[in-house]
Amino acid sequence: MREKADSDLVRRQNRLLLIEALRQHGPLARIEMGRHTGLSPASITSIASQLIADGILQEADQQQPHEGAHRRGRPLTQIDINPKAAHVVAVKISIDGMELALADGRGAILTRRTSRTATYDADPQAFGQLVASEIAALLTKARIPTRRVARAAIAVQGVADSQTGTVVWSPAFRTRNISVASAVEDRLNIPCTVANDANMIAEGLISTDRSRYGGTVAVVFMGYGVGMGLIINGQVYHGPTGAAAEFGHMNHLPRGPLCRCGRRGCVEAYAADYSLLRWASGEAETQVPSFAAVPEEDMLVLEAAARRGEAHASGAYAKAGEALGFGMARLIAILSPSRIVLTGPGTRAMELIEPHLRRAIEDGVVDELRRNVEIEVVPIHTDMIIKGTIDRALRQVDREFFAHGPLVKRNRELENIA
Amino acid sequence: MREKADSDLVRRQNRLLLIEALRQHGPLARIEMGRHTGLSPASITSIASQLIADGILQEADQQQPHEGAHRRGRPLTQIDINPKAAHVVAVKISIDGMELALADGRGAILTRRTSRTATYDADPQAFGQLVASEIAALLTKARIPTRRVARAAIAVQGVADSQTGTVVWSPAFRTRNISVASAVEDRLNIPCTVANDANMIAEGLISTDRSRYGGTVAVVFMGYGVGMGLIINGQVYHGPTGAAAEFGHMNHLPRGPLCRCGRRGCVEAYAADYSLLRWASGEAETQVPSFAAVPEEDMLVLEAAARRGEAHASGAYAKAGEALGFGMARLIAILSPSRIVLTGPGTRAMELIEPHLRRAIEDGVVDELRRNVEIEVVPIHTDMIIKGTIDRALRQVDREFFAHGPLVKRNRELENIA
DNA sequence: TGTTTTATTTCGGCGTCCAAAAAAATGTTG
DNA sequence: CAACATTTTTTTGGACGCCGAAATAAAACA
Repeated sequence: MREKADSDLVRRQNRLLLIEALRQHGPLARIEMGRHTGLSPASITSIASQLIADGILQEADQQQPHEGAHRRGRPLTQIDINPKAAHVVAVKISIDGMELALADGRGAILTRRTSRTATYDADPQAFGQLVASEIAALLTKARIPTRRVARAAIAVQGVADSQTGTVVWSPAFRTRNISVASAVEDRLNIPCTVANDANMIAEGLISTDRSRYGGTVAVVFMGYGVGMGLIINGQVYHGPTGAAAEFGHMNHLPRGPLCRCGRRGCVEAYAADYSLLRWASGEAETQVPSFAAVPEEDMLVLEAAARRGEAHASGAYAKAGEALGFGMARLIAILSPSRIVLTGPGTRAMELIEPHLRRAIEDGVVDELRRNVEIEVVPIHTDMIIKGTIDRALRQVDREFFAHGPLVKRNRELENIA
Repeated sequence: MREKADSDLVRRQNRLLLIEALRQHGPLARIEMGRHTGLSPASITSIASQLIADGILQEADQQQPHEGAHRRGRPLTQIDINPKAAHVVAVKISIDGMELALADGRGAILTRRTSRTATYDADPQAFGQLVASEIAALLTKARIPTRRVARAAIAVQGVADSQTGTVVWSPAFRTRNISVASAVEDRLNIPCTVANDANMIAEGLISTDRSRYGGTVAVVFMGYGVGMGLIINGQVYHGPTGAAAEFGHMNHLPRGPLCRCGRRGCVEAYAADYSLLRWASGEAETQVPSFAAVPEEDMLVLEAAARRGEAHASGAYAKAGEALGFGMARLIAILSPSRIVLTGPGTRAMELIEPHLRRAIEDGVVDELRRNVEIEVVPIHTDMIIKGTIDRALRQVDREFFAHGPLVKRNRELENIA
């Protein structure tokens, strides 16, 4: 059931509205916030001054080379998020190590750290501790005390259970059910979540352009594996257990090629890097795929071969395109998203894949539904996952922390007394 | 972006909370409403008295053979929804006619009407008028004036666009894009929506048991066709255009059997009544399916044959089970629902289908995801779609009408003056 | 009849929003 | 350059809706 409404809800909602307007449009004058939120100028003044008193917002440095040059009337005083209001840590776990970033309250990255460890054979008991140590080292390097970090978020390939903070299954690990978040929470006392990496790309896209990616959008990642982040009604969908959208492990054909997950016929077993190489090499479909990271050069060689028209190479891309296309057709039949975004290193070879992909979609879905979906390729840049993870962490901080304001303080005081 | 919060939102939200508590639990005393909603007794008194003044609620007939017999203290005064607060009309369109029902504010059906018209060849221009006339006839029969009807809702097989109120594509019609809702709205001045029939079953299930069906649930309908209603986070999902969840027309195998939609390999082309008959009769996969309604007796004969172990018949159910199973496996990979409900006349033969369906799911989806989903068969009863359509209409009335209260009146007055 | 118990209502206070008026800060103009 | 115009921001006072506490209501119990 919905939440009851009282003045507490009103305050939280409207504070959040203000903060989100700033996240979306950057520094804003009070009157502009009013336009974005629908609140009256009087209310904006009052809410903003409270947020400033709480240290969450601050008046922006006076600099308004606003296109309109000098207009008449009292000049705008812009307000922005106080970068020191909170810090967040983002961690991206790959098969060959992890990448960390510390960001300020505005999402600007302050410090980075990379660590090379063979995650695949890591001790599942100790792995959470390892992540915690890495975060601690990052903070030491940045000279930011732990208590200034409001949240940590971890992105990982595969199935992550956001409720328990564990990695249920990931190609980056030999073992299943690796608990990660609780070690960070216990040792560093920083709230921590674990999520799927493709979902984090989706979070990033939402921040980039809400009007474009705010409806119902599927973000398909092609590369070392095949993943998907699902945006439903403007929100990234994490299923009931926090583990959904395993597009890569959706079956394409029964009894098809063997996938890293152990099943046969998954989309990933057609379209991931290792699958393309397997097709091209002429190996059997049932050849057990390697779990080692595929070097980028190998893929570049394969792409070049396909572009030269070598049959075994271009055939691999044709198979990948068909599997992806039918997978997307099935997705469209179920959810009818308004947009499907293709991203990841695999899109480098998009022109090899696309014709087969389009044909498969045409064969696989009723015209009426197909017409309503726009398919778009967004070339990946290295930081997309880290950026998205930061965005997600900040949105959580906005909601759980910044929106609450005074009442939280009061309640805490009461709790401390008791 | 979210809605700004003000006293208007608070009132709407809390009024709705009260009404929903009553819809879910039947007549309640004020104090019980407080427990359900989290509102204080003082607020309940105030909100309830306004709702009573508005004619939306009423004190219930004193009758409390409550198990607790006679307890001490002031007795509870139960409150219930005023059945006369509003009426709704539900219309179910089938291939061979339509079924109508008039319900009161509590959802009790007052009057029914059935009309036999061959919808398939109906004039697309005139069809909306026909529906409007049927509704008018229903109201005449019930002696309820049009203005007492707050909403009409129409359920139809296939793709319905709830935004434009048209039937985009349905096996019940030869023609595409048949506008239905606007004729009702224009002629009778009753707000009207069109929706997919399986979605309406999902609506009905939500009303029946929110704790069971309130999360992320897929409701698969098997019968004349194969449909699906999708509940995501407790709400029936209608995609961006209001036309989603065409599970029946999700592809199972590329270049598979011909479907009524014109594509090949749809799940429906394996598992709908006509598909089962086609398999069993040994006709070619590419045999164009008939659009005539399949008589129930034909299906009973087929089921009996399969139960006797006749190979061509049981083989048909095996094929259906495999297609449904892989379809569900793909759905699970995308959404990881906590429950899948199978319903519709097709479930009569469930024991013939189930083993193949289960095996397909095992082959088609990673263990981790499969373990989190419960598959359940709910035998259909004739009124499920009509009931669900009424529930949906009433929920819309609650939200758009009952929740608003005094302010709406005031605004209307202002508009009338202007 | 008085006491106990439980449900409901009344009353006063509080928090938040808003409209209107006032104040602030700048540009424009004669 | 002083008065006016224009735009943003703040202040003020009123409204609305929630809540806690106290009062009232309606029964059972003793």
